[in-house]
Amino acid sequence: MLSNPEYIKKLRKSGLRPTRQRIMICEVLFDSEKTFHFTISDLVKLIENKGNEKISLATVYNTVHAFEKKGYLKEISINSSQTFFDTNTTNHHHFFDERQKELIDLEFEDIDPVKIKKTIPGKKIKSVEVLVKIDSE
Amino acid sequence: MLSNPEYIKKLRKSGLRPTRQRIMICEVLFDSEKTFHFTISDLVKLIENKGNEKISLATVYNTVHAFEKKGYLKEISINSSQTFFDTNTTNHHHFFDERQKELIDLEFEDIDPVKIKKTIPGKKIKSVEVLVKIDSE
DNA sequence: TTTTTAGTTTAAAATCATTCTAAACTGTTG
DNA sequence: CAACAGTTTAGAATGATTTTAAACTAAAAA
Repeated sequence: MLSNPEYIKKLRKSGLRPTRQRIMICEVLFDSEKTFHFTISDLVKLIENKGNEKISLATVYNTVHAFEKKGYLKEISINSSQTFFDTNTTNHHHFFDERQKELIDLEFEDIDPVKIKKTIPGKKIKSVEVLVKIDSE
Repeated sequence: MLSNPEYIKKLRKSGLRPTRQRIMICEVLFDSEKTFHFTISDLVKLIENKGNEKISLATVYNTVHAFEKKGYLKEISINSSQTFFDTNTTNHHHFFDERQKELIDLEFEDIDPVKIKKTIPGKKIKSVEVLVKIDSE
């Protein structure tokens, strides 16, 4: 867990001004030990619960996208009405419970490495994402 | 390639009334040898190009969802502003070229079977989808 | 056949996540 | 402290998708 001065340092290093809003979003996203998945509206609720101050929805979007671009968040590829993000930026995959619209991590040891044998001329692989959809038995 | 009477038969068997609109959409989607990927707006264009008659956008959505539910189409999990569908309903995976917003099939032999070692109590796996994002080198 | 029915189509309105706008605000640099 | 570039903001705009409710039509019943 980083304390504020560290978030400030980290933001500056990334070329992002350490504004009140960004620091607060850092606290909400990165203070906890465990990583987690969230949608923008989840994040808005977390910010409201913190209660310190309101942050405009546009800023929440801006910040999440800025953090994603810097590699501090990962967007997860699911067809859902809302976009999911992950504070776990390491290489891993997901279960998606379509009933509860909930993501669950698949750790490194839960799945064998996926080897892609086909190549596309002039293109290189940016990411390999496995999504395992699950439902009640 | 099925001729109309066959689409009519197939629709009836599926519990879907063989309306002009559904038959036309069958022709557009299933007449060709090759399977393909499309968005709703792609499909609308294909229908327009056929020129026979207009189909309301709501009907295009209804029909695509009806066909998906019956297993004649598959929705592909990508985070894109538009939803992609696939006329290839067999088990296979995809490249997604984020630059051109284009999907490319990964055939059975292009990827090893993905084995998931983790289980979630009370849940069963409905599908395993691999999405390989690619970009220019 | 005609009538009845339940399923379908439709245009237009509504929804909803996300992006845009342009004005006000605020870190940073000199 | 002044000046600038980067940020935040409320509200408007966008755009894919869904809903609505009325008109239509295929299929079943009479």
